[in-house]
Amino acid sequence: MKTKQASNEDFQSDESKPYHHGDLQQKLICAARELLEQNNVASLSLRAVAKKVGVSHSAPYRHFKDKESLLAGIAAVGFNELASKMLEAVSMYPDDPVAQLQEAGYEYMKLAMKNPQCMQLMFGNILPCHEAYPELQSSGEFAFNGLKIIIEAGQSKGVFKAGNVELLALTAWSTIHGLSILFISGQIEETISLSVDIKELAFSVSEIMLNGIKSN
Amino acid sequence: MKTKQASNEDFQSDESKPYHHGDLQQKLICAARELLEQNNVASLSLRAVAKKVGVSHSAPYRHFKDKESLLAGIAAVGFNELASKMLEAVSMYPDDPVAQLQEAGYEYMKLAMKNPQCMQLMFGNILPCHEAYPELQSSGEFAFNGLKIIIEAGQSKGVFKAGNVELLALTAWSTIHGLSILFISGQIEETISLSVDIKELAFSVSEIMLNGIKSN
DNA sequence: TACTTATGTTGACAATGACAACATAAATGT
DNA sequence: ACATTTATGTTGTCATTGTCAACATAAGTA
Repeated sequence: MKTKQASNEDFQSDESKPYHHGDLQQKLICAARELLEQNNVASLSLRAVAKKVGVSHSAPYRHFKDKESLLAGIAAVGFNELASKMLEAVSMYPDDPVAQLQEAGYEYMKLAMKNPQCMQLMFGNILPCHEAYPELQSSGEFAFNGLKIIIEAGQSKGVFKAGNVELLALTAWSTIHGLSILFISGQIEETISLSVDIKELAFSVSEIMLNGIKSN
Repeated sequence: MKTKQASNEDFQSDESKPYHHGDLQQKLICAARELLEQNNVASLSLRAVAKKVGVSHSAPYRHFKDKESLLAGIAAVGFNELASKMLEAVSMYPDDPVAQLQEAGYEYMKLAMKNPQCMQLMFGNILPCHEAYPELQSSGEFAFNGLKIIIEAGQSKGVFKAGNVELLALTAWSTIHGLSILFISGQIEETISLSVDIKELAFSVSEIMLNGIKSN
């Protein structure tokens, strides 16, 4: 029932399913991310991911030790995207730490809104300890570093309070992260009657937070 | 090994297992909360809960439509506890909104640390829409109301900025909630090298946040 | 060409959520 | 007191799922 031709170096035609898949690892992560966002992490099944990619239900086990390991892969992608956004924000407003922080916060929130389930996976205690997944650890640190760079630059320029960098960065992170989580978990729509658009919300909260961080 | 007496109206002895359980609904929630904190929400099984309580694997279905419904019950308890802490903080420092907010934040964080998995359940998009669970909705609003009361009191006394109450309350909530989540998800230990004790951390972050909220 | 390794498949198993059929207890009406 | 109804609990069953073992096939290597 399959095609007949098999070219020389293009060692697989479109229709034929080669026994060995191109790079299944990446395709699995990619497919899993899509399925994840269609529901939630609880209802993501390894078998559904395999089916979506078009391999047998056991194929993923050649690339991931278990389900959790695949989830860790997804989370790592999420952390890397977060880190990218931080760096983008810095380069978008060079020499303006306040604008950098506002932009970073807004992007953080947009990313959370775009991939809410992934966000919950990253911060939802689904992966027991990040130490078991070194890539997770490093990508997480990478993201937080972007934030610290902004804070340090602001302190150097005298626009941010002097003092413990980690503490200021953590406060900023907490505020934006909390806002994002409250939003994607439906709290803001459901328990707060606050009908502003996202961008305005992000900037309003950021501004209050910034007032606590700015030097005066 | 147990006591032997069986009084008249105390219509069941210790050893005998009566067909009808005392109040299974509450016992199930209680047992589920314990099991939940021993691992995470993903690995909480309805059958394990039933076994812990000592009933058959199907008994829970007489009290909860499905597993999700039991989870909603647990989450509601969590929201109510949160609301209680808010009110306690208010009554602990009457006429001092700043101290109220600090105390509330600290208690919020302590509660999160004590029941991290429950917290993730409450805010982790495991329950699709809170609208399906009215008690969840109301208990969530109840908790947020406690916060708003503090903010409003502070505004009346002139210690907090005038303006949109919801926005200030949301900012405070976001900050403390974010800090709590970052902490219980292991980010602070793993990606930040910040070795302060919890109380100090909570108060430090709260103080920065308060600087953005206070009138000057 | 033969051997080894990487990758994918099929078949099995236990655990789980969910439901149906049945059992028993409590409540209610007469 | 008795019969009927309702609430509550049990046993048995099924489909789904994560995981593993045994096997199949492709690719790399000596």
